[in-house]
Amino acid sequence: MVTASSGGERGNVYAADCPTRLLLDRIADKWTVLLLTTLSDGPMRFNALKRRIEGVSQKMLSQTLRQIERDGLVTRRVEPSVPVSVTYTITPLGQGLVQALRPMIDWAETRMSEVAVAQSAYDQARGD
Amino acid sequence: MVTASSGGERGNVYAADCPTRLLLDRIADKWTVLLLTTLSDGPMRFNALKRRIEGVSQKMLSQTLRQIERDGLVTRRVEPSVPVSVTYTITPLGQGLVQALRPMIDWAETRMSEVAVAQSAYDQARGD
DNA sequence: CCTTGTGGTTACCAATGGGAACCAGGTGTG
DNA sequence: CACACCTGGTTCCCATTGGTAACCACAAGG
Repeated sequence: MVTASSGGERGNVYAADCPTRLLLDRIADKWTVLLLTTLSDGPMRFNALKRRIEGVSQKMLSQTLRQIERDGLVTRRVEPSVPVSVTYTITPLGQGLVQALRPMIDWAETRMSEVAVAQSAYDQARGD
Repeated sequence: MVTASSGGERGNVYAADCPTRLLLDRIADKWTVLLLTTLSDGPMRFNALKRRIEGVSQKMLSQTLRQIERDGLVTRRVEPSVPVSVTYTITPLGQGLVQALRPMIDWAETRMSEVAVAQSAYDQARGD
């Protein structure tokens, strides 16, 4: 019995072995979300991404980029210039995902203050 | 210079200290997403959630539930029945977030096969 | 000659998450 | 009566994950 609230059967995302869930585990990730939204503004190079997204380590950056490249969400283009230049470009598939992520980001931006209020109330009630 | 691709200024989610980003880091989390979508189908008790969401540990379940309770996304109701019964119910704020998460989940379900194809191609190309 | 910048990889360490034990108390079972 | 089991957790310990920093090769610039 799945009883989805809207739109009927959605596939069993709750099964640990469900491929959709495995995919969801990966895209519901902060670095993935930040990288994809950044790249949706246009192609960018490795160090540019590193500078743009504060707090991302080189390790997680290359790791996450390789992951989303494997998933077909971005392409990696190496230009054998003076110092080798690597450019990452979002794919149409990746753009589609970004569109699907927008509501979540918009929600975070607009409802953030309500969440902050709830947090204060919670902390007040417990800290008392 | 933010140059968002659609809709103008979105707030600087890229700054590490930006409250929106801190919130995004938290909601772009697999257990949070699975918990909220599950609870959007109706109130549920602790162990029911544990049984429903395969692979979640008791620790992460209670931890994530407390987190989203603090964020005002769910409410926790303790009924002092025979063995104490704890029911978690999604709030209107939480329902709003679930609505915002639907596109992402729908994307994962519909585009999953394309991602699988991309992965195979990537592995082929590298595994030679 | 030494630093800077390119795009990483690797080694080491801190923090996070999973597994299992434990808790408290009532209930069913032998 | 004793023992295990259900409720919803918490805590301990260990494995995995992620962050920090060093190192790589090579070329430009001071």
